[in-house]
Amino acid sequence: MPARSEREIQLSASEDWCVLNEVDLSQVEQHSVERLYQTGEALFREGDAVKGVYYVQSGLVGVRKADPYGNPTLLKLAWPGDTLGYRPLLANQCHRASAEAFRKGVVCFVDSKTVLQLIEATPALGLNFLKRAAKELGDAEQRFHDSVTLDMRTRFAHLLLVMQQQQKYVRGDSDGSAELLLPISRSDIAAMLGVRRETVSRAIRVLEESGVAYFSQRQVLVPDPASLTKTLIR
Amino acid sequence: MPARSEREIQLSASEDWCVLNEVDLSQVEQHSVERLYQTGEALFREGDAVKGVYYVQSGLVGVRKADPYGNPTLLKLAWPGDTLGYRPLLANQCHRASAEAFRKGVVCFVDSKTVLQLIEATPALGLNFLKRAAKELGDAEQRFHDSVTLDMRTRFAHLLLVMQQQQKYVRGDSDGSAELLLPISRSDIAAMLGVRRETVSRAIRVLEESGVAYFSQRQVLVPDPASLTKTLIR
DNA sequence: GGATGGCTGTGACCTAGGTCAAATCGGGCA
DNA sequence: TGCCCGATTTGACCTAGGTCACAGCCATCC
Repeated sequence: MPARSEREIQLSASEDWCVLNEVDLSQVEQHSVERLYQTGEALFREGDAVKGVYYVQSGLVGVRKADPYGNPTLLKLAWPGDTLGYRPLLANQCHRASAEAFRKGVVCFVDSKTVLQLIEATPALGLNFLKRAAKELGDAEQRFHDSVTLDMRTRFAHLLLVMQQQQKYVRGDSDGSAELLLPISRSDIAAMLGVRRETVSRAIRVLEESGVAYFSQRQVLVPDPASLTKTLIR
Repeated sequence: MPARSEREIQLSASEDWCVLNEVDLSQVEQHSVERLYQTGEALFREGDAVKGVYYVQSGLVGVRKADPYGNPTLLKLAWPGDTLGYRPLLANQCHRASAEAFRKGVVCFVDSKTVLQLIEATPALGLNFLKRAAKELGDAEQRFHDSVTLDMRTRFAHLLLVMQQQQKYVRGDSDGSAELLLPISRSDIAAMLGVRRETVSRAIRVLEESGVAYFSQRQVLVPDPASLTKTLIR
């Protein structure tokens, strides 16, 4: 039994790539490059031709879009285990967003040809991407609907809830209160909600005045998480 | 050589289903039901379990979402040749939007089991859906970005441009002007843009006052289509 | 320590678009 | 023809969030 590299082990643990067998995995191993990205470094930019996909091994990557006037939107965050860039590859388009390391981390690059061959050889991999795309499509449509239907305070509460549920930066306390560490800056929160920095600041003040959540730098204390949901409903 | 039904011919001409062979097509034929929908009739509703996919043969279908307070958004229009409902089927979710006939037309229903079997047997079909999902995902992200970045007038001009390019209701004149027939009501345009009916009316007035486009019921005359693009850029 | 520069919070003010209520228009129909 | 009804337009008014300008804050680097 051949030794499996760290990377192979990581890939086989991912939700998308886990369907690959030993042979396929070693093929990925051969045709992929891993690289350490520094905070702020770009993986790819909007408009670039698609050369392959990016598998996030560690760190945190943000996917942004900006209009010609520079207004940025943050479309999503990619955590370790997530794969980026498969969408434009399969849709045969250029990158329609930019990806940038939000903190130092290792990202593994697999070139297009290899990905397409793998999907050919192992349809289940394509099916996994299909399922993921289907799910993300639903989320994207929901986001559009929300951005148009809900006010920003509600969307903010929703975002906090999601970040809490990701359980990636959460600590529950015995008294039912929850503490979370936001992975991103105020500007980036604003970019996710599609509003301005200042509006986020004002929302934070309102949340604190009404006792729903307390912010200190990137730490958030939510005495009663259920009240977040209530903010949602109102 | 067996006679091919009208439906088989239609399916084999569709962008998604064209990869199916004769055998597969006759399997679809056996496991599908076609039905005439009257204007306003629902194909499925948000929250319904997914029973299968819908292939639009004729007419026009609108995909909507509404929040608990009744604010509707129109996510997209499905024209003949489009397939609806594959997203939640593949993501294994309930319907996250409702679909409704905007005008009388025939829709062919294929049950989930058959679709999944077909994808299993003909991975190319799955790949087609994957490509479509990938493309729609990109569009949805663009829409979110636009809804947050661009003002409604710009989005309206954009929508007119898209409807013109769909060439489904367009007539170009020798002098370079274009005439198009909007397939939907003002309320529905508003729902696509994520604004209120009244705001669309006001935008129409502005467009007419600035000579960019003239509206009469659902007919639109655009003397100089290039000026629409300019409206976009401003 | 002090200077520099990126974040963040605040206040004053403004505008796009929402809300509400009242016309107006067009078509179908008795 | 006159009436009714839904779709559309219009006007008056209001509010969420954008804009601009400036002031803390914190970390880093001399």
